[in-house]
Amino acid sequence: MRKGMLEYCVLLLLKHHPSYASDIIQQLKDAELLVVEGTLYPLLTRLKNDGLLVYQWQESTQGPPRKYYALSEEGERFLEGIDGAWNELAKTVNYLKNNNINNIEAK
Amino acid sequence: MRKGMLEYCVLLLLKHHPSYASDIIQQLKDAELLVVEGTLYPLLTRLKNDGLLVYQWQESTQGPPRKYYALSEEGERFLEGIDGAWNELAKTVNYLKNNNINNIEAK
DNA sequence: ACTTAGTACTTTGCATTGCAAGGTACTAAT
DNA sequence: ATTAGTACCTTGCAATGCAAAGTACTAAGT
Repeated sequence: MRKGMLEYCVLLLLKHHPSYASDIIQQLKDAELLVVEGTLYPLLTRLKNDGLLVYQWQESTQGPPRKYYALSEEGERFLEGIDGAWNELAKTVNYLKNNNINNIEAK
Repeated sequence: MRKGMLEYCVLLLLKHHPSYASDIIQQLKDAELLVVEGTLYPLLTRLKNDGLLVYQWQESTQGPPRKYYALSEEGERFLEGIDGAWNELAKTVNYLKNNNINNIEAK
């Protein structure tokens, strides 16, 4: 079910808060959405190749340098589009649920 | 984005309203969710093989007979589980959105 | 100096899902 | 008999999620 939602969630996260991969995983975990490295890294690379994200290497006080990702302008526009799609989807699900309720009442 | 959501939507549709494939496609279209045959038929077959759906042939006044699908008991229990997952997901998205708003305010 | 542990990034191969395209079969109307 | 309409099904490809294994840098202990 979460398929395809990760992209949306990651873009939401990055919108006002540039982060690196391990940090993103932790934040999504806090939001009760489990993601693993093998899923996230290819996703970030794809979004970058599509021009939706940009990144910047940044040194860390402990450990190797980190790749901080942020939304590009195109990424922000794209996110607005997904926001619309998400609202449509939520509306559709509610419509189907209510439809069922109506069917019960109609019996 | 709709990936994985179709299963949920189809189960919702069938919960109180047994339907055949072409009818399901039309209903989802009315709910503004486009699905095509090549997607739906394999999905229905899979759900049936998983024991979530049952079907029944029914003659049509015009055209070939139709396969009316309905939820099995296991399917109903399964749907309740997805309902929970959907609520979690919606909650997560809202959480991420609000998080961003808070970040703006914090600036 | 060498090893170990911790952090972070990356790649490979597989399973699942969505879809375009093409195919089969039954009925009704011309 | 042919055509149009409806309905079901299959095949092959692309995209996505994930487990697992691999690379590389830093810091701490020996």
